[in-house]
Amino acid sequence: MQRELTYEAVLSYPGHPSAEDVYRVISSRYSTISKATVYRNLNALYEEGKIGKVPPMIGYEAHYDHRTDHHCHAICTRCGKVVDVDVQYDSAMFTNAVSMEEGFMLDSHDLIFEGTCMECRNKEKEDGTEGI
Amino acid sequence: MQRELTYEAVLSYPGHPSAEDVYRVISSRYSTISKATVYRNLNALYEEGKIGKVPPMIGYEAHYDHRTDHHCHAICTRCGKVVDVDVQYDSAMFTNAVSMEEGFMLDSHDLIFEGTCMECRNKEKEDGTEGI
DNA sequence: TACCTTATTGATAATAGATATCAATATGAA
DNA sequence: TTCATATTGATATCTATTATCAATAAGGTA
Repeated sequence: MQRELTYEAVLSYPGHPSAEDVYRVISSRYSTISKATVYRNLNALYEEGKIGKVPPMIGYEAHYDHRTDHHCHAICTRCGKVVDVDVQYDSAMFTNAVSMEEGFMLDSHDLIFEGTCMECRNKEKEDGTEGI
Repeated sequence: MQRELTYEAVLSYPGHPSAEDVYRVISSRYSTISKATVYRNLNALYEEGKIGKVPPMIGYEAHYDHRTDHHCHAICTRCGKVVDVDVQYDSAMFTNAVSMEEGFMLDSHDLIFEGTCMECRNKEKEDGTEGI
């Protein structure tokens, strides 16, 4: 049941919720849910292929995604917010051109962009730290 | 002084050492070094641009790199080992083609490959788990 | 050299995010 | 209803890392 709530929360979340985000949403109307359950169910849903997971970078929380197709993300290095990126390329380009350690079997790749989102840029301007 | 030891350890390490790896190397001949010092100095060296850092994925330790130029890495999803990847592409291709949230300022990108290294593939074969 | 200021260090506590444990409860088929 | 299985909440634990802070080292200046 809480699994279903978790799934719905991800689907309806505008953007890329972290486990904490999902927990907050659910517990606002189902206050007895445990954080462990949210983590557990997010993992399960991801393993089942029902939700996506943003390639998770150290120093930021893991973020989930209602999209399950392979696409790219940009992460704001200031606040950790994740946004979708639309970029067309032929992924065969990589898998063919890749050379690396003998015997390494390639499964997938992730293309991740880093930068600063508008909110954080505005915040920095206000703080007068932009010229440093 | 320990800073210098840290630097040398990264330079001479075959591959992409984690903080733990570096600590192990140094403490083998300088047993009083503190782990905090290693973490601190790895960060400092990275900030100074003297060593590189592999785009760090959650669930694995951070890995450092004697190379400081922008290049790609593959990570073994079984054991966390990092290997260099040689792949030619025009990065302008991305920065130009990228469209995302209004106002997001792009700084950099990372192209990360995931797969299984030969060691881990062999280990799985031995365990008889390869056919699952 | 003695003095002072700043930087670095080691030991340790603390943190965040996530996972493991486990008894209690729910579910669902027979 | 009964039994087996799955899910849950509460909590302890984990791992990698950072923060704290007193002690020490380094380095410039007089």
